[in-house]
Amino acid sequence: MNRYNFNIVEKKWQEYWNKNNFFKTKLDKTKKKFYCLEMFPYPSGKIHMGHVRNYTIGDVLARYKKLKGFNVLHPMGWDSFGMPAENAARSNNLDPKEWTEKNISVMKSQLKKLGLSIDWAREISTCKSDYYKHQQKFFLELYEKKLVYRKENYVNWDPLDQTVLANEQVIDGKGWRSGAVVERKKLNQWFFNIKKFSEDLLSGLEKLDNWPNKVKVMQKNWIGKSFGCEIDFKLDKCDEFKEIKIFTTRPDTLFGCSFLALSVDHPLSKLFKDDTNFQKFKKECTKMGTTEEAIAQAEKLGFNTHLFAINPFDEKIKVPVFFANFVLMDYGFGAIFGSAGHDQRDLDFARKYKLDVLPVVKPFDHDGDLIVKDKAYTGPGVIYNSKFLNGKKAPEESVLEAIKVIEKKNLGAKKINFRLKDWGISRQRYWGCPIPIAYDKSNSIVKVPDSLLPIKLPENINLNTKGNPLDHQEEWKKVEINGQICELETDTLDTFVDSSWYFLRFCSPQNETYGFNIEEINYWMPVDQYIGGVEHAILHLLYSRFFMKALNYKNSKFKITEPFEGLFTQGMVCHETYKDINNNWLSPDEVFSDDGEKFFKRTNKDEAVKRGPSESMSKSKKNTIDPEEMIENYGADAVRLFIMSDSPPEKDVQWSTEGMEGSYKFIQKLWGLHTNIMKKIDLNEKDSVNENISNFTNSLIEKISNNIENFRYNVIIANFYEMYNFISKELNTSINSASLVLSYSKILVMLSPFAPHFSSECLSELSKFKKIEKDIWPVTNENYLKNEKINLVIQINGRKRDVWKIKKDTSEESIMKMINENKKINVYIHDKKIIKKILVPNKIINLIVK
RNA sequence: GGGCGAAUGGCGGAACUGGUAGACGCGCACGACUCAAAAUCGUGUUUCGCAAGAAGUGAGAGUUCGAUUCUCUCUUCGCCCA
Repeated sequence: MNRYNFNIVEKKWQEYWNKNNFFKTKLDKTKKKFYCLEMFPYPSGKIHMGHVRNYTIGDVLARYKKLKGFNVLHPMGWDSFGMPAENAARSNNLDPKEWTEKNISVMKSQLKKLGLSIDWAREISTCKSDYYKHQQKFFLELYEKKLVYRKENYVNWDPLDQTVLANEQVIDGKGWRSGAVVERKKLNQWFFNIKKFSEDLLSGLEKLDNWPNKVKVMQKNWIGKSFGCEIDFKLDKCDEFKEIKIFTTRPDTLFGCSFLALSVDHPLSKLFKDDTNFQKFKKECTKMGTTEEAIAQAEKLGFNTHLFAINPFDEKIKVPVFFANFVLMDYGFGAIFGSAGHDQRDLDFARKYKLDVLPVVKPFDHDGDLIVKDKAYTGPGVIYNSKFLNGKKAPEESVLEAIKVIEKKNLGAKKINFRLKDWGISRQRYWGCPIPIAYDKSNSIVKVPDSLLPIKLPENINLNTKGNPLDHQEEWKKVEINGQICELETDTLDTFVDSSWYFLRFCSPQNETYGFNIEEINYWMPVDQYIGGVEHAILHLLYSRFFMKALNYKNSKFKITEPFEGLFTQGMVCHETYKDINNNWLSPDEVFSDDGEKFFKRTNKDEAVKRGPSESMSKSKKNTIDPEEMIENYGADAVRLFIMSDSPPEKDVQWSTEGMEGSYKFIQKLWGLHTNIMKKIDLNEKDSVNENISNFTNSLIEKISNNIENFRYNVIIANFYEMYNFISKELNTSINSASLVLSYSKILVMLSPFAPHFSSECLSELSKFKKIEKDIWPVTNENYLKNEKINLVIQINGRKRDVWKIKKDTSEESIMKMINENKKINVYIHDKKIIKKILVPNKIINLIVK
């Protein structure tokens, strides 16, 4: 037997697909469409195993849907703006554009080696002006719709690098690069008004049946709808400010109010603008990060205004008003009331500033007063100490009752609050999409007119400047608009904006005048199956959903409200980690083992290596496996097969050399099987049906078709192993050629989404003998299912006593007759009475005897 | 602290709406081929037991003729939010 040469075969078919534009897609209204999209990669250098897994999962589905007769859109592009390019360019004195383009060309050739069914004619790259010019138009469109605005906002400021940091770039309160203590600084920033769509974004989730529940839950929590009440507190003896509006979800604890806490940015702070102590306090607050986590962990600090607010439920109760570091201006109204007995944070604050604490909720079974020391009672219970609310069940009854009273007394109103904040899109970076806005001499905002679009990034500039390099481009910044010399905005857009609409661009990637062609997106959108990592569960997916709603807003032509009909989140690729005696990470190929137990360094065979747990592959831990190397050693089909075989796609998969070799061997075995089948075919033989092989193939079609729709790809690989074992044995019996060719061709078609090169080669050889259907997914033939034999389990008192292979749909009578005549079973029943009989047709019979 | 999810042989994992637990693969053992090894092929492989048989899906209960699957309590781990 000759060995299967994947090098020749894979190259041959990749060239064939390429030459014949095999995966080129066109709008065709006579066909049902299927839009299969995997999250597009950031061109960081080379592809990694995570990409291989992501794109193989998508490719299997795309190829399967194509065989099912769908018009499949399966495109690929590059999320090519972003910091790594700028950082790499800075440290190596390169141009981000060149760096990016080089990476794209390397990664593209690597993806092609995987044999993906991608329509490369639709390739897009977000850093090219023919992409981002449309984004600039969208920006202006949203500006017109008043969904974009500019305001002063706090940012994480790295004082050393003179730059803004994203929350995830702040590690332990320090800048990830400089290590400098991060400050909060006020800067003018651009925002998308995503908050406006809070309710839509939340309710839209309910219709997304083909999304994983956990992603929907995460988005729901992120949007954070809370039901509560706004309440006006009158200020005592204060002429400048009559009242303070607060938001609370627990108005029922109002009788237990200990204090009011205000954000340092609350309008009331104007009264203290000349108070040096207050300014000092405010400055302290700005040293804190802006994340909720940072605020939660920081020590709770307050500044006493020495003003008092009057409790709306009881005018005799007056509570002190504080500024506090844990209240932010963008939650509610930047003011809360402290319910010290029933909120741990409020209690800590009250204890620190020696304020009164009055518990108003106690557990149902608690006698007498509840003593609150250092632990607030946050559970459910019954209201007391609260006059007209006494005895109400908290929170379900009491909250509604409290709101009722508040509304009746005109003290405030029911209010829905959202945790979701507006999306800050300004980045003080060079390598991003320029914002198409300029400022005139009076510093007013001027839209860049269409004729000046796109605002292209300047090229070959000095990146080694403090802060944003674009700030130093005096020539570039100057533009003339309406006869006035203006200065361009130097902030660029967050790269999440780039990825919020790229799936629209794929539908009409060459459309000149606008970001998309309406006819094309009406046909292709929404994305039927979106596939990517769960790490994008919140931001990218939420922003994309927002962007569709924003384009849809005040635009009757744009019908899409949800971009992704189905979502699948795949697990990560993991590998063991290794460290040498000095605790330096070692890569898998620096390590060897003879027994799989003890590991040693390759360069020094006496040096023992410490094995660490299996973790997701990352460059920092050096536990990566290079996909290109694997493709070179084992072939793309074997790599695809392995990455699909060991774990369900939604779970993490453990990379193993043995497993990889196993898949390689399997391809070789399949080639051996193929060779044997080809030898067995005798075209002079008369056609007839071989029941064994036809029944098997038929149930295999049934199994694989079901498993593929449910992403149970690992089970399908097992189904193919079973197929190999079965057919190999069958080949030793006399077998009819026609029957064999028919079944085998169907099997190859089903294998083709997983191992496309191998299957194409075998199918093409097979078709030299006989005409076969090689472009259509096989369907089950009901006739074969009818006369199938089934396994009937015989149970006595719920215990399995035997298994019989019998004809499908055998009647109860005949089964009972067989049982009575069977010696083995009779032992258990001959002297007993059958008191109950349970028959599950074609599965089990259970006799209860006494 | 809250929310979501998971736990099955030596390992990765199968088991459709409650109906044969351990498919399939890896590993391991033995055998064949070989001077030998690798590769390949064959047989076996949950545990206890020679066997008949019994026990068994993180622990404990419950519902049921029957539970990996449903309900409750607990333990451990993972993810997200804080």
